[in-house]
Amino acid sequence: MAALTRDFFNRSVHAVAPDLIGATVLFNGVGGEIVEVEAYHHTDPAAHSYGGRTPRNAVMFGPPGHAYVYRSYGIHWCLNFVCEQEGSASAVLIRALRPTAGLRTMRRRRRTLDERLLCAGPGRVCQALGITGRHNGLALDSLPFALTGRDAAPAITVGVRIGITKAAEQPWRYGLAGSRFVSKPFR
DNA sequence: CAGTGGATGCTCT
DNA sequence: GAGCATCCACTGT
Repeated sequence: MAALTRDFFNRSVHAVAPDLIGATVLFNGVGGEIVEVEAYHHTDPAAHSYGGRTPRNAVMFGPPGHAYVYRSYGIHWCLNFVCEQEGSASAVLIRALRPTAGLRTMRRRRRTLDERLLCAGPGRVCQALGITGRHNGLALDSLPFALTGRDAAPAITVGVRIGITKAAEQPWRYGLAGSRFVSKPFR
């Protein structure tokens, strides 16, 4: 398993997103296998970068291979991986993991024993891994992040994205086929 | 299981 | 002041 470098992310966000399914993300040694993501291109009305650069989305306009972390609904944090060349302002939202490392830590942070619910949803992923706005802009190829690619391409399911109103019909949600760790079933 | 509503804070028009 | 890339608890089947 090879570490994911900046080159991996310096491609179309619609190519990177499905390629992340089956990869592993660790944060301070805690994390698991990516089983669900969503792609957000800057030409997409649902993307935070759609309306242009602002203080919040500035990291999306920076180089690929960095973490864009934002607060959602005033309560939760959500983790994205910046893709494409600098200025493209595209990113992949990490929506769900199959927990593989640091289960005890995740259960403590999430106050749940149910393994299936530890990382099933973008807010839950950040809570379980201990990611907050302080980590916005961190590079993904160095600690505390550790990303490794999958060995072989798994079967991937595609669907519409969750919780958005603009461009809601676009099939830019990707999941590991048959995984019970996704945030919602794929139709 | 499906549907509803509350919590909560920040960003941008 | 509106609108969120959410989660949880609670209701009713």
